[in-house]
Amino acid sequence: MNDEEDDIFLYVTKDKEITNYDNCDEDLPPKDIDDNTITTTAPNKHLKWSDDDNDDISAPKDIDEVQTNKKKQFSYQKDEVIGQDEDDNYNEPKDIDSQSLIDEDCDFEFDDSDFFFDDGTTNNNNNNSDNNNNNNNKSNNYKNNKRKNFQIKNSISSNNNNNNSNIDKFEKRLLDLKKTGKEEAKKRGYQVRTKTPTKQKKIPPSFKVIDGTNFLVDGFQYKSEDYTHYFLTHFHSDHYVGITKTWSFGNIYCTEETGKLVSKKLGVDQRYIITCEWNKLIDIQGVKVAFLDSNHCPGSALILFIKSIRNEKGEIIDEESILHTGDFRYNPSMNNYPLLKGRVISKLYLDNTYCDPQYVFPPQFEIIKQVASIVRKENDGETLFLFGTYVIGKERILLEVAKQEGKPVHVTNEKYAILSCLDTCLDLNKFTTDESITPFRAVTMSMLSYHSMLSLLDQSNGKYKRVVGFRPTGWTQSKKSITYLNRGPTTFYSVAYSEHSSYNELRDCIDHFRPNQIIPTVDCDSQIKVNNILSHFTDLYEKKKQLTIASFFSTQPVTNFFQSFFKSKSEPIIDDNKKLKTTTTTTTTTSTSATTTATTSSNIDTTTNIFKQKFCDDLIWDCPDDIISDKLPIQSNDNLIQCKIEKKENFNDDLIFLSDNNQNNSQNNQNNKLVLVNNEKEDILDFDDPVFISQQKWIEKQINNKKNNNSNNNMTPTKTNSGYLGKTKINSTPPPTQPQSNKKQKTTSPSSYNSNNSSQQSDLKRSKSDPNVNINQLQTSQPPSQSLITSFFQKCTSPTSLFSLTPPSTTTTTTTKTTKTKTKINQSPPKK
DNA sequence: GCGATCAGAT
DNA sequence: CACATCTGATCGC
Repeated sequence: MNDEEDDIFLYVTKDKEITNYDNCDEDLPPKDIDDNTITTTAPNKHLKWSDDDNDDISAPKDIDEVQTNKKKQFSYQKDEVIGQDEDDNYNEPKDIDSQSLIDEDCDFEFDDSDFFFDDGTTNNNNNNSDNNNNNNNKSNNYKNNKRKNFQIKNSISSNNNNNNSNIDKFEKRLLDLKKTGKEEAKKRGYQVRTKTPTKQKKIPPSFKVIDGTNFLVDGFQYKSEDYTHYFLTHFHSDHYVGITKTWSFGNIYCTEETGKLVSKKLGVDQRYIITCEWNKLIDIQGVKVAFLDSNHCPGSALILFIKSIRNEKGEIIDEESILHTGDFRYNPSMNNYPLLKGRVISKLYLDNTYCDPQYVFPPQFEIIKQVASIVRKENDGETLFLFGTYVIGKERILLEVAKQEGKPVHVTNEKYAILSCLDTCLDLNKFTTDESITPFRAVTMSMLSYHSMLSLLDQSNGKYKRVVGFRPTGWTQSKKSITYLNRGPTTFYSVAYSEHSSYNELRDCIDHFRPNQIIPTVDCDSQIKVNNILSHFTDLYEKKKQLTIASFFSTQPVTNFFQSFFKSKSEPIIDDNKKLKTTTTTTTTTSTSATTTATTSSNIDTTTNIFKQKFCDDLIWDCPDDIISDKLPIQSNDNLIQCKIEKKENFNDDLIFLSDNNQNNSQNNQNNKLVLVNNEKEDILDFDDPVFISQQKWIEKQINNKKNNNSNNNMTPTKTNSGYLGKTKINSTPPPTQPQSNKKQKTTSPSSYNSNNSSQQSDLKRSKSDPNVNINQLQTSQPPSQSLITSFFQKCTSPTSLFSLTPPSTTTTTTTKTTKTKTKINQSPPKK
């Protein structure tokens, strides 16, 4: 990726800028390095780790700066910065002989002007702040530090012969790297630095910053004056890293439980801890914030941020909801959180820990039940039970066992103190610090080794003859939810008890909330990884997109739908001259239903006309010539209007549109529903469903993004445009002056409904409607028509826009439709 | 000497 | 694997 190049480039640049090679010609590496001889003495040499093309990785230098007395050391440390090497053949740089060098107490020194990259925050701040705007941040992902670099510290004495062998090794190493050149060095991710960086501002990865604010979530290592408010989702060490007892960098917002722990365990001054009530919006610098249970561990929270969007005058015109999941295990009950219900989430910062199909595990309660039943079976009075836990987490197993067996679980004093902070969500009576009264013990995970278990057995002085340990984790090796290993008197159970969402739960979550943007927070330090994560959700968006757009815009039923829709909503004023004739169009399919001959009220005609008037400008879709015939809507019982649509031979399934036609309740949103009956299967499209709305917004956004990046799109429908308005199908071709980009693209092809039957569709259309098509393909679709579609949907979903329809002021005859269509096609894309 | 940070282990 | 630590070493004030 570019980032990679940037890093390298900066590195090199920095090297050249800073390094002072004295009189050494920079372009001419020192001879002793440049040739392949191995120098056995360090003194008085410039070591330069150079590259032939001047684009070299920076080099350690000036080894000859002597400082006799210093201890020598050569060490390497993790490099969080360089996000390169997404390619498969990245080699973990184990081959570097750093360990042996350390062991041999070897030491080298380089100039202070050398730079370092070990935390991504040093000399390349520009680069990092750019990254900060990216969804994925290649660097600083504390959960995914893989790459190492080495740093070289202190000076080496030129007179210190004791270190010659070490110097040898080091120089050999340098020569190795030199020989293989920049690419190899890059591959290995090695860089040289002189010393541990002094305190510098660390740039947080973008997923820790709430977009458009100076709020940091779980990003305490990145404290700086750039951030005014700090949020802690839950009390796990990888999330509170950076909080120390001397914290004074701003308010820490968290839940009551978490806050108590921050105070008690980390010793943070109480005045910096702002505990927030559950499920209650508070105002922080104009942003409304709420903490919602995230089902991860006691006190863990999803954090909802609601930003106000203002116009130039500073008036609030809209709001944007951002949800940060922290660590969470999705549960459908979250759908009903009052603060989330019906909310369009623009950005979802997602705990994607188990975002891979291999991670399927049963619901927690299942596992808990199974553990409890094992305990039931094994609890013979002579068996000691150990339950692996973290500082907090996994309590539900303990609680269930305690409840079932009627005995508390032993915890250490320290753990009891922690649990005491959680008394609001735990029953403390289920725990004890007296181990003599219970065979159940909460232990650290490390106690679940064979030897530890044996030694506990020993310590019991014969009270227990066997020991059973449970290790709850989502990373079970097996497809089974519980595996066990028996060894002597010990039995070790690995149970798929997870406090993160399973793959399916993640999908369910996305399917429900349909955020406009998903921002992964785990293992997302490259664009490739992010794309991979997101790819697991694209079909969720695609599915509904196709149901909606394909059904609406490639076929004519939308007209009928609107006829009924309007009829139910309003009594339009119309000019009789503009009435549509209820002419029937050709139908080539066998008419499967006699109901299609039903009567049509003039109302419907007029509303059709209104519809046409109002929307024809926007709704110029490329209706395939060979697809549709229409039937007029029919009045049926139950206040429903049914439109039976028949399709030509390449469409086997029928679509039935139902609209609640309760005129007495025109305000009722129930009207905004569409039922697709497709081969016996029903799909309901609810125009008032926030998911639906969100989806449309999301589509729009993708299109706009694409439009911005990709104004010239060479994708062109192969078909001529045709507009279908009312009862008349019009073929039109764009005038030669218009680029083809104004043509309708066929994202909306109905062939998605019968992909095996689309031989008459162009390849383009077929591919666009392929259920497996991904978001990127969508993005490459033609912006104008897609935008129109979205625009249309927004109108659909906005009752006001429908109700406020004004009668057309100019006469538009059926024939003018053709004109209009053409005109529209000739126009530049509508704004939206 | 202690807090902060880091590497390595589990 | 990688979660959520824990420990020991080093650095810096």
